[in-house]
Amino acid sequence: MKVFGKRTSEGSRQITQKKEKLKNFLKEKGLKSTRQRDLIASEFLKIGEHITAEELYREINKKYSDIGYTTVYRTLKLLNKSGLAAERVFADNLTRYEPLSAEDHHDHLICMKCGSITEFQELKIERLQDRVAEEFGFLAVSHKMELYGYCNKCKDNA
Amino acid sequence: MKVFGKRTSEGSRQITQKKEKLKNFLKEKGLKSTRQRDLIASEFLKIGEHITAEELYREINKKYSDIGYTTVYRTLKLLNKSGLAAERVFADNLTRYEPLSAEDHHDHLICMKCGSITEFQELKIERLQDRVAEEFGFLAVSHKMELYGYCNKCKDNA
DNA sequence: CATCTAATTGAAAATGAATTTCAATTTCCT
DNA sequence: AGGAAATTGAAATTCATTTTCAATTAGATG
Repeated sequence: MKVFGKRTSEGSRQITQKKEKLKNFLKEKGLKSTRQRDLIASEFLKIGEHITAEELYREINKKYSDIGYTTVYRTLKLLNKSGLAAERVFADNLTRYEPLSAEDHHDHLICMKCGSITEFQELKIERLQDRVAEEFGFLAVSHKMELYGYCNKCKDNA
Repeated sequence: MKVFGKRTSEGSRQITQKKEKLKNFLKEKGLKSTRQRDLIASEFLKIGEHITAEELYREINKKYSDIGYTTVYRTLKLLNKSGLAAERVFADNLTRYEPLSAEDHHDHLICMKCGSITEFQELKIERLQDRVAEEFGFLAVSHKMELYGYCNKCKDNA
């Protein structure tokens, strides 16, 4: 099994690459590079964790109080369209975003006590999923798999 | 693999049993049996499919125009609490309810074109999930797995 | 069966996250 | 530098979900 564990902030190398990719995307689509988009993308990539638009806005707002919530929201949507961010909705029904690399693709363990989100990928499960789909004559395009429970820390002191 | 396929309306036997279970739940909790609850539960169980509160309300409203949306909504919540209905949220972010039996537990194939929902259960996948959780020292309590793609009908004429 | 209390009902209002509107501002092409 | 088009931020809107509240009803008790 491929283990990712908790996300950590990406290195500056990857961040630079991703911001380059965003710039290309913008140019390609006839959109503009702006100070706001640059700062929001940087902060988002730096934080690295699954984060809501609201949470990211709060972080941004500490440093750049002139940047509004709507712009943060729209920039996350933009990052999603450009393939740099994934939109995820877990059991609390909030939309979270996470930095995404080209081939990146994984599932989640979610702690019902502390809310921590851990990532994993298990190819055996994916192969079985494909087999299940096939049995139904179903053409599988994507999937969503979440395990809810208690993380190592929380299961003990609970 | 255990195959359920699409849901179909339950037999009157099961419906009667479930309504009995609801009555017991109500009595147990000091709640009341009402005409509305009875009619809503019957219709919900008869339809059997994954359905939103809004959709069920529309059905109910055709036959019993005096029953309001709020009551349908609240009755579905009640069925959920009593263990007779599962609440599900798929990619469109709408809350759907489906009749649930005691041991019933399954995952979903969702057609991205026609929206049809098919159920399946694959014990091998579940075993692997448990193993993954274990590796992280995670205590798994429940899970959610959805495969999105195109169903047999839609994948051809698309 | 009448009474009483607490639960239920339906309409309307409130909530809250996500999205859109719009006038002012900024980007960036020429 | 000029100008068209995109962007921004605040406020407004949307839309499903949830709550409120006054009127009604269930059903336990006398």
